[in-house]
Amino acid sequence: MTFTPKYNLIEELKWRGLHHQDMPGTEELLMKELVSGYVGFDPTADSLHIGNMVPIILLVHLQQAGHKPYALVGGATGMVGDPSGKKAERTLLDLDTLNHNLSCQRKQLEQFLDFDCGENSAELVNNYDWFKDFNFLEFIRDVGKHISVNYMMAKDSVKNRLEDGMSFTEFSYQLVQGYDFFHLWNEKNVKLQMGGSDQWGNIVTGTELIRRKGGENSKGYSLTAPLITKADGSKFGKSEGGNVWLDAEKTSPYEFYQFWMNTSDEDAERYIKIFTLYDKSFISNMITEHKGAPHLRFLQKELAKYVTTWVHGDEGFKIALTASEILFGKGTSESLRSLSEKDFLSIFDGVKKSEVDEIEGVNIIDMCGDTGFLASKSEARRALKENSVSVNSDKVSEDFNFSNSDLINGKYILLQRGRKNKFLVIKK
RNA sequence: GGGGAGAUACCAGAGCGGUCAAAUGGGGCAGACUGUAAAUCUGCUGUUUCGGCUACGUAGGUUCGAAUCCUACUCUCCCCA
Repeated sequence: MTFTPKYNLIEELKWRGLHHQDMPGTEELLMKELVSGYVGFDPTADSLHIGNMVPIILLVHLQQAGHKPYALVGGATGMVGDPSGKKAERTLLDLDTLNHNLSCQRKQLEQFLDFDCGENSAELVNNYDWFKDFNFLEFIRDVGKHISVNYMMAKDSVKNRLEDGMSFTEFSYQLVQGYDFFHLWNEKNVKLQMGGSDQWGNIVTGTELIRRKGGENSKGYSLTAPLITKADGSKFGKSEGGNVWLDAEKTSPYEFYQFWMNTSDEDAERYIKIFTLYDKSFISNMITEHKGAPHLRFLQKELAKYVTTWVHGDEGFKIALTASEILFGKGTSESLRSLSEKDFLSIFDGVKKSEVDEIEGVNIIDMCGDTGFLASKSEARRALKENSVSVNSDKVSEDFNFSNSDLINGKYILLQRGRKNKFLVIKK
């Protein structure tokens, strides 16, 4: 049976800016046979965030190119804790949290990959399954014997921690992850491990294990994506509220959409290649179009639309778009008031809110401070002095007092500080 | 084990008896300008019922008065062994 990939994966990843390094021979391997490759996910939280999208996208491309993707959730590795990039020892997660996180992440991973497309269907595996019955003595004899401490210490993830100290648990992490690769190679013929560039060290321990344990001609391959950066040097994937999650409960579709809308021109050009599957010529046309009229934010809109739809579906995208148009368009209090209660609520789904008993006669300063919209009354006063506070899209001053006629649909009031900070007050 | 330096607001970092809610820079927020961008400029950046109140590692003390002086404690860093 001959195999021809749909496209050259490495080449594809390179122009998209998704290629950092790979092991010699990886490209040849991908061109000549159907390769099973995997990426591991760390169950540190009960949702994946957009930082995890890059490894997911690696799997997506792997599958699109005709290869077989495995998504590994780290039921076992999560119990140990990856020291890569960490300055201090991590606290261990308890088992309930871990299991909860695993099942949440599992669901999210499922939406990106095709699990029913014949021989290159995706598969989900949990490394806890092969570690749970592996006893310690067996492990140090069968696995530990093949990797020297000197080798392990040379890894950046370990070296960086030598001064401040690290537990044996975290030190052994790379062996555990390395064994995953060996196991998948051995059991499922998985020949490739992918991940972020910070995973290079861990991945190589895996290929090393395969080489030493697997016998002659045993070889594992690796491929990493670069760390995603922002043009201004700040960390990618954070918004004001912290991480940008894929879970709609943690980051609403509106906030998610806004995150992408707010990327700078320079970043948008790079991100559209990374986070969408649009082809090369289509993307370069879009970039040209965007450069012709940058103020239209064409790239940002396309990027935000694509990724929001991918993660939250058409419905999620539509709500995010409507909300954005109302909040950032020429949103006047009239257009706010014209919304039905249902639309109003779905639009403000991602906006912080607070309930209040009485509106009539309440001063704006008390409202801002007491509802938690602003941190304190002092801050409210400051904001008002700056003329940055709006009620239902109209600027107000310090002496403003609410009355029931300010309520939208008889129960809501929209507070804003500047353009981007929004808050909903609900009358009980 | 011996010697030295230090701990200040989100971070860095000045202040060394009153004029200190604490210089300056960064960050953050807002305003102007814009494209929900970047750059730039401006303002704000403990809290308050605007009387105060709480703050300069922790606990005491000296003093009319302390971030500043003294004592003890905790922690951090550096040098020597």
